[in-house]
Amino acid sequence: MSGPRFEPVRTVRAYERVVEQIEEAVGSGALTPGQRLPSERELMVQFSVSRSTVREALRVLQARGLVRSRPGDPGGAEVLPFTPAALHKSLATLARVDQLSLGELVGFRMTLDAAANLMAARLRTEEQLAEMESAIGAMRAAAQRGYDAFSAADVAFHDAVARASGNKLIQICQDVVRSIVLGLVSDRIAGEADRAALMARSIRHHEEVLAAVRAGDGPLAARLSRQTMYDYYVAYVPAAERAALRSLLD
Amino acid sequence: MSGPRFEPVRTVRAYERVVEQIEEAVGSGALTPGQRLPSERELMVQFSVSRSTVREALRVLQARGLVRSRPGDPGGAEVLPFTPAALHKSLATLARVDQLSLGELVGFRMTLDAAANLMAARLRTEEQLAEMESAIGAMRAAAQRGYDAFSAADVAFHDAVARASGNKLIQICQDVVRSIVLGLVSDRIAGEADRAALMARSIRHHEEVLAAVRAGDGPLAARLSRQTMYDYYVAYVPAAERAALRSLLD
DNA sequence: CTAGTGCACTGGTCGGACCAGTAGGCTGCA
DNA sequence: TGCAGCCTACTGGTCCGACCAGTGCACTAG
Repeated sequence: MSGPRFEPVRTVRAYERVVEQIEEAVGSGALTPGQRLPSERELMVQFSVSRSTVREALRVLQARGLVRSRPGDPGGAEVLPFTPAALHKSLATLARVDQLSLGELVGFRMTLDAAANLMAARLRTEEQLAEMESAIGAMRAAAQRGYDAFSAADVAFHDAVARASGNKLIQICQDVVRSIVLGLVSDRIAGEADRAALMARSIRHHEEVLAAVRAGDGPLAARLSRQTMYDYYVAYVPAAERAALRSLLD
Repeated sequence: MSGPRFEPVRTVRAYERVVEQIEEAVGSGALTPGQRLPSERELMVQFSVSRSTVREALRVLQARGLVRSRPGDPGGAEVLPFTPAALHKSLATLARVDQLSLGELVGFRMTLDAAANLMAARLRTEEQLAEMESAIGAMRAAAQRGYDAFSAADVAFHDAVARASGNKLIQICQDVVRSIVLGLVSDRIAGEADRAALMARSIRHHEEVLAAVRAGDGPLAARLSRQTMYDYYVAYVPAAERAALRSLLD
């Protein structure tokens, strides 16, 4: 027979307990964004730990994007609204340390963007269509002014589609991965010889995507958006990885 | 005319400088997983800061999953291989604080899983097919033993597909979001009245997906996988959100 | 040669101290 | 009476020194 099953005692650091409690308070809504934590000196009394411990806990919470500290600010650390900053940091680390290839990143974007278009084609409002329209207008205007402005307008379009999809998770992941991809290829695109042709083609493709979204044809919008992104980035993806990307196309 | 453009001076904390330097060393490959950082007392000499500052920096790095500290360990903090733990934490926080709905999470999974199947159908090796096959076998065997074992086998199948897709980013995000979804619904599925029927149907669906992957029919595998996941979770998704999920189906 | 012990080192925590910066009340001048 | 300026009471950022509990390793006694 087996006696009582003892669990291994996990020694838990004091600062972790502090992190847990504050995280719980934020997660449960007891602390809402904008509210202030007590000062560090007050927290050390409430938690019965030293200030070093409180500060280590606050550093962890800050790294997770939950709070922000400012010196000389009466009222202590501020509880922040969620931002994908921590998510971005994690993914950026993943991309760098774990050697995520450009092909994988682009494949991911193709997938998410297609899904966003698929959903947006059914769920979009007239207002959101107007946003996409104006984003394309901005792309046209920016094509004369250089790559940076063009890229910003392009981002605005994709973000409008993502918002129209109604799926915040897609929107946020899309945003994070996009910024990483742009960081990897923007130099090379900016140095592209016939950048004008690239931008002109991209605008035409975006117009087709928008037309499909407007028509409510989700599958078409998804297919076009995948193709658009493929065409836009394929030149920068190593040949060995292109097969994987092509398998995402219809 | 414009004079020299001064940038606003960003006061940067001492511990942030320490974080940056160590992060850079890890990111650039100067420090590889398994290697050890100098001890805290050694670091405070090298960085010319106090031990408190070193420790706050290490806490941040630890929160990002880059290093791990263990008391009494000669050689200091250990550089860790990347794990999606930090990513998971960020997403879990997002789901909790930012009120990600189950519908959004499931929609995201449907999207990623479909993409994984699409790519896996073309890129899978015989070995990976065998893994999927054995995972389904485990699902069949586990159906008798209860929901937990069944769920584990189900996870193994989806993970095998994700690996076969060759896209680590899809695999990791899939893993993270899946664990969050399971955390939300496992209780309700475990209490399902005709759980046996649910599992039997799920096994049949998975077999169909595998057949499509084996046949190399990516679009079919993607469509079936979306439908499988939709059927599996739709009962737990609020009616108002189901329309968005249905827009992902063909 | 091995089992056991002790030391040197690790990170974890504590307490106190000082600094630079901010906010807001207070004071003095107009 | 009104306002500009100072002054104080905070804040977080950093440093220092100290102690504890745990670990690994070398040394020692059997």
